[in-house]
Amino acid sequence: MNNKEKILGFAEEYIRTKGYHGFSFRDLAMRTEIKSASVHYHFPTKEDLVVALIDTYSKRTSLFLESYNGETEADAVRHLAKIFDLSITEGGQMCLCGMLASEIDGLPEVLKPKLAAFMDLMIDWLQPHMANQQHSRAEAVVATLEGALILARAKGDPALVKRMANAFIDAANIST
Amino acid sequence: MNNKEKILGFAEEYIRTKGYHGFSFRDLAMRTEIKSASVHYHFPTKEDLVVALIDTYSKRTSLFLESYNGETEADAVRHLAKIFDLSITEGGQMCLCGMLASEIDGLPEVLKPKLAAFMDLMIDWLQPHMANQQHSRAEAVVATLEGALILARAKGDPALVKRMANAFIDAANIST
DNA sequence: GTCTTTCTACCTATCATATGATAGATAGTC
DNA sequence: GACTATCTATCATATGATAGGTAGAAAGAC
Repeated sequence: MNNKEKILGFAEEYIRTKGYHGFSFRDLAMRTEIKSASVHYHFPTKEDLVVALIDTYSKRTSLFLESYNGETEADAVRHLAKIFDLSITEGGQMCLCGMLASEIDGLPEVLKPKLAAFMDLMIDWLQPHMANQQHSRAEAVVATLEGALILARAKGDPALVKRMANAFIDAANIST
Repeated sequence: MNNKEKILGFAEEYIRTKGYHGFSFRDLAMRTEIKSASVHYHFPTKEDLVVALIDTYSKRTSLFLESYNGETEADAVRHLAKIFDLSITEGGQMCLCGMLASEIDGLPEVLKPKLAAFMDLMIDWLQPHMANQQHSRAEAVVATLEGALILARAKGDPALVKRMANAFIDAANIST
């Protein structure tokens, strides 16, 4: 792994744990064991760096979603939930775009449409698999998973994410 | 409203839109039209300021929850959802503690137990009103609402939060 | 094959600005 | 006289970013 890839890896980790304003080029330089000017060589501005991160993150997510071969709504929910579950169980991290979306008013403008697109990526993938193909139902799953990461981190309870995915599936099968 | 209260108000707005690291004492000073040293007079450190914010925010939330006089699970969900709905429709803001929880790894240690307590405040209030008093079901509602704020901001769609509350209620009444 | 140029990925050094925080002075109130 | 809320002035450090230099690899010319 070359330094450019290392920078991307560390930057992703920083954003997903501390947010966009929670790290500096010098932090990245120290982790990568190069100088901060060399970080700027690979990514002239912080905005450039984060654009690159969101783009590869979105592509990775898209590829994973396309690898789906289940059948039921519950299968689809579990498939999407796996991304969030791994995020928290390995690394204790937020979703990159979920974190950035919460801080959205403090971000460079170019990032904003990319965050909206990422959310639509997940919702639009999920919708055809949902009961009655309800759009709001697909949104609800994504919202629940993004929120589950917040709760899991606040409470130091990584198992919460999987529990929320199951709670959603269960809620569809009990009638109150 | 005195300057101390103004500072608290502006700081809350900053955190709920840009995050803990998304504003400075000078930002607060400019908004309040005093000098940054005077902000430090009221709140010696940023940590002190945010402790005060979380405490009053938690108390406010607790008081609102206790004002509940509904009956059904759906009523309770709507009651809690009102907090989140107002947060996004007025001000376009995150939940203070939801925002901080996402950035938790970049925060002073003293804040962390307070964030966990805030989440439990909502979950523990909600649980007795839920079907079978299921704890995971109460967690799911809170997760959905916290996540709904993220989605609403990412997509610039404030109506999403109320839609998610209704989606949760509907999901309990249809059998797939 | 050797020489020269260009490119890549770093470096040192530096800048302007931002940031959290402190010391000490001052005017008005109790 | 003590207290409150502000001020001016200042600090050390952090931050994003730039200028200009260097060693080694790659590419092209002869």
